[in-house]
Amino acid sequence: MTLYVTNTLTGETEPFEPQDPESVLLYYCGLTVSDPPHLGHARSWVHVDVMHRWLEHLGYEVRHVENFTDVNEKIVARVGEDDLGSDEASVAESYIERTLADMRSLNLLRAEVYPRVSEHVPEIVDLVETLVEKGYAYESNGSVYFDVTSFEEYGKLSNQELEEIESQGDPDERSEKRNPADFALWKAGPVDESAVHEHRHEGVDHGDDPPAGQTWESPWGEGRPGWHIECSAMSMTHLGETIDVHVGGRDLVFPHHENEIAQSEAATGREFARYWLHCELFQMDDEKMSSSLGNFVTVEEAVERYGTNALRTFLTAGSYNSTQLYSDETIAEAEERWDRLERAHESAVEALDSPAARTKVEDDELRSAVATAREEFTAAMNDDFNTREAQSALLSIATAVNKHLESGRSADADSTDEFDYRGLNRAVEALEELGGVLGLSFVGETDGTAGLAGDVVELVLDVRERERADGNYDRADELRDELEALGVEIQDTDEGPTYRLPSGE
RNA sequence: GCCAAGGUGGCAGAGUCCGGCCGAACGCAGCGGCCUGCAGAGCCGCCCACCGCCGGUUCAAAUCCGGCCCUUGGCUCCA
Repeated sequence: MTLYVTNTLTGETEPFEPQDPESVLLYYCGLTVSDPPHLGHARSWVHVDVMHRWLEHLGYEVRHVENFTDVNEKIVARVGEDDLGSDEASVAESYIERTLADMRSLNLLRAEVYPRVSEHVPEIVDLVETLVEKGYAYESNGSVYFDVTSFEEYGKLSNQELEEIESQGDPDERSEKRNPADFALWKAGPVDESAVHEHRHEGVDHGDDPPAGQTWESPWGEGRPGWHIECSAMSMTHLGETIDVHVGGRDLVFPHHENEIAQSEAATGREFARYWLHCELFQMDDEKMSSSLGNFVTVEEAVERYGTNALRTFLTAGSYNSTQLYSDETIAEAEERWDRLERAHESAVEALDSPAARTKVEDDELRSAVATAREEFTAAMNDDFNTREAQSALLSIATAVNKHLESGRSADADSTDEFDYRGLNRAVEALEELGGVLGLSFVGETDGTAGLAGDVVELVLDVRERERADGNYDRADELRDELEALGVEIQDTDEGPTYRLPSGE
């Protein structure tokens, strides 16, 4: 079965064929490390992670590169805030640390490298020089601009005509630029103070010192790299002139990715990226979620609040390329779905480990449901990474397991239950393997019955069982309510009570 | 204004590229039943959609074509 992806460049869903049939060169436009990562970033990360995992599942070696933009006015604007650091580099460093920690907490596969702009200035300068030499860029007052009229295909990604783009240019900048749509490859002089001030948080005292932004030597004098050139330089440095997949947020299509294409293809004369995939954004009840609007939930808070698995279930609850509604309801719903998966997994494992699991019992319904679910999952993922469909395949395994356990459970207490060992085993394998593609992990997180907390809960449950045996249901219910108030989930079954500790305990 | 995406049940959200299996998936909520001391979980059944509007093509359209209305996003830093 072939993987199909929707390419922003063509607007079509196309069969995916990397240059090398064995490996995939994937570049993800990472973030500017000037604020704590929020759920919107997490959504894109998780989708890229799922792409990465699925490509590996299909047998490709995935060369995944993800940059950190550590040179930016917004970062300079944070200098002096809290304990972030006293210059641009150290502020960036603290946010990079935090970002990497957030990524780990989301169970993201590591990229091959996380290149930073500050480490690639020589490559950037080389690239800009090439563009100047080839006549695609020009120097003006120590800055270098890309001449958009020199690149015939300018606008092909965002599907816009140059005239239209020109009319949107900022008139204030016209003096230095030949065309209002030209964009900076290299910016002369020290960091732009007005830009820095614009991004400062209110009520923070930064003193009178000029902003501590880094500058580098260049053939055009002291200066800083422009925003777009970095990704071209880093992508080419680490993955070569033509990569297979370039992923980023929908909000980067124009101007960022459009400019990357122009400068890269102008410089090399070759195609820059073969497939452009764009992750859609979150939609809040009334507006989008974004750093600039400040209406976001940080990744740290979200992981803390919902746990990695429920959060990933939520983040993959829609296709990467359609907008997703963020609300208490949609999150709660995802939590329910994850719980359902986890409970089914748990009870399947319990049944497997019990003597009731027989090697000679066969439930065709269970087995074929698992096989069908595998097919559906694969078809869904191959269809442009349709994670929502993939989830529903996973859930159908949960239903099949529950159904099987229900039917194998014997009606009267004297005779024993009978479960299909092999069938259940396949179901568990499928849940773990396919769930793993979505980055869901059935081990560890909430399966906490060990430790002191577990012992204490068991003690309380013993007491409660005695109360129940004596018919003191009021007292028994009281104990259950109290445990539940602490986040411990109690469930009475034929084999006695079971419990689950809150995640993180 | 230009560009893009989208309008499917109470919510959310697939299906639209490759027309029929779609009176429409999965999940949540709701209702009835089984189970249970009760609750939860689970199981069974039910409820709610002629798929924005109008017209066309076709034996057949949520799916193709044309027009219209509306929503969201991008065009300034942004995943």
